[in-house]
Amino acid sequence: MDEKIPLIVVAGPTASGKTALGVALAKAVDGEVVSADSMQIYKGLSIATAKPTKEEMDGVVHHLIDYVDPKEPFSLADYLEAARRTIEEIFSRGKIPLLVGGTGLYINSLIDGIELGEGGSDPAFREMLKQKAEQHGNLYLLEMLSSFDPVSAKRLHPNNLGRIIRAIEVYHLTGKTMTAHIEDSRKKGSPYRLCYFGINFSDRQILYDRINRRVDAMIASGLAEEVLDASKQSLSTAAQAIGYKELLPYFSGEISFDDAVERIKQSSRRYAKRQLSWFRRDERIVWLYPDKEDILKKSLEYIEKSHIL
RNA sequence: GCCUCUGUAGCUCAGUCGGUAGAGCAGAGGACUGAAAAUCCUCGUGUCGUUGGUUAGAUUCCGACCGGAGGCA
Repeated sequence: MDEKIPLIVVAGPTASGKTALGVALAKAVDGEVVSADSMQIYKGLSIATAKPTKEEMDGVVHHLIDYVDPKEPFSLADYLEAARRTIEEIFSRGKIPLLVGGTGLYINSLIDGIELGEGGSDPAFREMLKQKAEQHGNLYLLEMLSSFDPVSAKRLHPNNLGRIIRAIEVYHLTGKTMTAHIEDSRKKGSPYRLCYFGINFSDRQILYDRINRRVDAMIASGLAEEVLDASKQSLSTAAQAIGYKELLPYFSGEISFDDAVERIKQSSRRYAKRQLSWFRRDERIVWLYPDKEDILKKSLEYIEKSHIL
C-alpha cells in the first residue's frame, strides 16, 4: 500500500442516478461525498441543478454543494483547491472520500492531479486579446499563439476563441506554454488510489426518457418559480444552468411555456451526450448499467477486489 | 360533387428547363487543462405518395388513384 488517498469516483451523464449510487456506496464504506458538479456548487437553483435533497442524502455528508455565491465567478482552479482540501480532510478523519458528479473537466483535473500553474488569470489581458480578435480576426491570435506554442495553435480551431486566449494567457503569465503545462501534468499520474465508476444505459433512449421525465418532475416541483426568482439577481456563471437560460425567453414573452420546457429537455439531452463523449474516452472507468445489472453490488465487489481501501 | 393548390430525409421545405436530389431544424460522433450545464469541430441514400403512360431514360411531363389544405356549391 502506498500513501495515496483512496478515492471512489461516480461519474455519468445527467439523470443517470449518480446521487443515489454515491449515497449507497458512502453508507457501505463509511464515506462522505464530494460533489464534482460545476452548477450544484452555487447556492440557489436547487431544482434546476437537481441537488440532492436532505432525504436523498440519507444522512451521508455532502461537500461542495451550495458552496459559493452565484453572483461570484468560480473557476476550475477554485474547484481543485477546494476539492483537494476537502478530500484530505475527510480522509484525515478516517472516512472514505467519494467524488460524485457529472462535470468531466473537474473530475479529470482532480484525479489526474492537474497543476494549472501559479499564474492565475489576467482579465484585462484577456479583454485586450478579445479586442485584437475583433479587429484582426481569430487567425491573428492563432498566429500569435503559434509563434511560441505551435502545438497548441495546431490543436485549436480558429473559432474556439476562448481556448486560444487562454493558451496565450498561460504563456503571458507563466512564461511556460500550455503544451508544456499539459506534458508536465501527465507525467505525474494520479495522486489517488482510484475506483472510477461511470453509469450509463445499454440504450440511449432509456437515458433520454429519464431526462424527459425528470424535467417534467422539476416543472412540477416549481422550477419556473425558482428560475423567475433567481432571475431577479444578476448571476455569474450560474446563469448558464440548464433550465435557467431556457426559461428566460418564456418570461420575456418570446416563447411559450411548452416550448421552454421542450428546450430544457433538449438542452439536457445534448448535455448528457457531451458528458458521455467526455467519459467514454477514459479507459479507467468501470461502466455500470442500471437497466441490466445490480450496480451497487457490482461496484462494491469491484471496490473490494481492487483493495484501494 | 366540381375547381385550385399540395404530397421529396424523423420535421419544415428547396430543387431537378427529363440524367435517381439538398438546406435548416432534429439526430449521431468527436474535442476539451482557470466560463465546462460552457465552448468548439465533423457527419445528409431518401421506395422524391401509389400506379399506368410518353421517353433511349421519369422523382421531374401526362393520366388515374390515394392522402392533405383551401375555394365554389
